[in-house]
Amino acid sequence: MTDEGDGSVDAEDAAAVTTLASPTPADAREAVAAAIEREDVVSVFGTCTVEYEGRASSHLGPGDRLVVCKPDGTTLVHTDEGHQPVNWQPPGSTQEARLTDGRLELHSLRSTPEEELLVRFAEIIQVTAYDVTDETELALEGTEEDLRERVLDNPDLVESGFTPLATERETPAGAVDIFGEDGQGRRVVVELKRRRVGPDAVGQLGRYVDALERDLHAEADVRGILVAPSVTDRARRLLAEQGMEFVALEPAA
Amino acid sequence: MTDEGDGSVDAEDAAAVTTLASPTPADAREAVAAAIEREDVVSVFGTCTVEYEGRASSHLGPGDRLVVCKPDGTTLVHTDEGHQPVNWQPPGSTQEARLTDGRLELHSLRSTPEEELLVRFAEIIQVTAYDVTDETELALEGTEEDLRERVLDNPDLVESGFTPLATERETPAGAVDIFGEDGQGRRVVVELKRRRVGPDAVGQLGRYVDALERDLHAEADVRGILVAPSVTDRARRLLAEQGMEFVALEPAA
DNA sequence: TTGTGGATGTCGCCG
DNA sequence: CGGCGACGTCCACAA
Repeated sequence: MTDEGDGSVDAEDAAAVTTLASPTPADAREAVAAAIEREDVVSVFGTCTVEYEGRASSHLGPGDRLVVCKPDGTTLVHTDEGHQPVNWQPPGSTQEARLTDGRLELHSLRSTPEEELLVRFAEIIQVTAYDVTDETELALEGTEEDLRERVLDNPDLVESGFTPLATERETPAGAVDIFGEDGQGRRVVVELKRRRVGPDAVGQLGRYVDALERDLHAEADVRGILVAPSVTDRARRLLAEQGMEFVALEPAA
Repeated sequence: MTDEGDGSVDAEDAAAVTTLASPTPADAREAVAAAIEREDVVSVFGTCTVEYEGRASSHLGPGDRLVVCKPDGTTLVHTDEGHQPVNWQPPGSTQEARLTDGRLELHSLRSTPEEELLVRFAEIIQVTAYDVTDETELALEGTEEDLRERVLDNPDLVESGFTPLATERETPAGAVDIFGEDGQGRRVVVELKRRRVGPDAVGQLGRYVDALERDLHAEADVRGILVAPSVTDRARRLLAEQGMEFVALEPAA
């Protein structure tokens, strides 16, 4: 069932996959170039060095890696460890398979910012190309959007008598998650976070409150409420210092 | 040079790679399980569904994808687009290759937080396993650390007469990048950023300045200087509002 | 193109 | 293990 070196295919839909085991650099270059042209996803196992130059720069000496090139311009270089690729190029980059000094090189360029990635293979273990098509969309739950819906469906979860008036209300400091008023008719700014919050979220909420107090040119005060599953000690202290509040709430019931 | 379906090997060092093209689910499970045991990196091209449950939860319908399992417990599910995997499990997770209702399932569990990933294959195009070993360390330049060194080597880049006294000086708000004094002997807090800064960095610097003024129980003021390649308009305005300053400096000369 | 904030962020450091 | 901040963060969305 395995394709021969020239990428010949058998019946059925095996036409979609191309595999080369221990190919010559020239054969590998040919196969990768054709696969990129065909808009396949390409994976290459082998020993390589990697150079990156752009916002930062890096050099990576010889080692075994898995390199993946996607038809959207993404390139990923993975070692045997870590969620993150050791080097990469984002979507929208150009991709080229070259033969330089008898070695396979995968070269990728992007602009804004100008960045360059060069993978040079000392040994090629295997090249695979496959026409990966995925129309399906990921259905993700438990996001900040879910938390917002939960609060809007049941505002009492924030505080008895709380009434949302607007979402994404604009202020000079940016858009407030939920703007509303409490049982006494005081203005309330609610900042939502889907997970445990630190000092950064307090700073954000504080900027919104200040901006709104300025915007409504200071007719009394604006309450700031941080809604999240939990809060760190320092963040809780910062909230208190600025006269703001915390309400514990999970993104999902 | 291509291995046969049972993973037999030929001479040379091709022993390291195993390839199965269009295997049965049972053969694929066997090969993946053996490869995980052997601590190989495994890649699987095929049509699959993915379920994730943990901090959030997600469902992904049938589609062609590339799944990578690493010996450190990482699992990545990549579609034909994007730098980010559509689903994943981080290093340290357990990995298991199962046969359920005649289908190949890759199941992964982690704890703290408890999270589960399940990839179920409707069709398996290709399974590859290879002993990826990479001793080499990535040499990265142009980081915040490089910017710090640049400032310490030449403090005048911040301001003529500036004298660094300490790095990572502790305050109740966290560690300050560089603490020092200016030509007039006033305390100076320097916050370093390797790239263009927004409002968050201003908040951070502001917290350090406030904390130090409290810490030194308010013997006059502490200057706050944000050092970065550039700054957004809003961040510059926030700096001005809080009486703080900006100095333009690149991480590398 | 730039600005702004979210993310199953991940990663490393340190208490 | 939690807190905290950096990251070549990536990413979607708005101006």
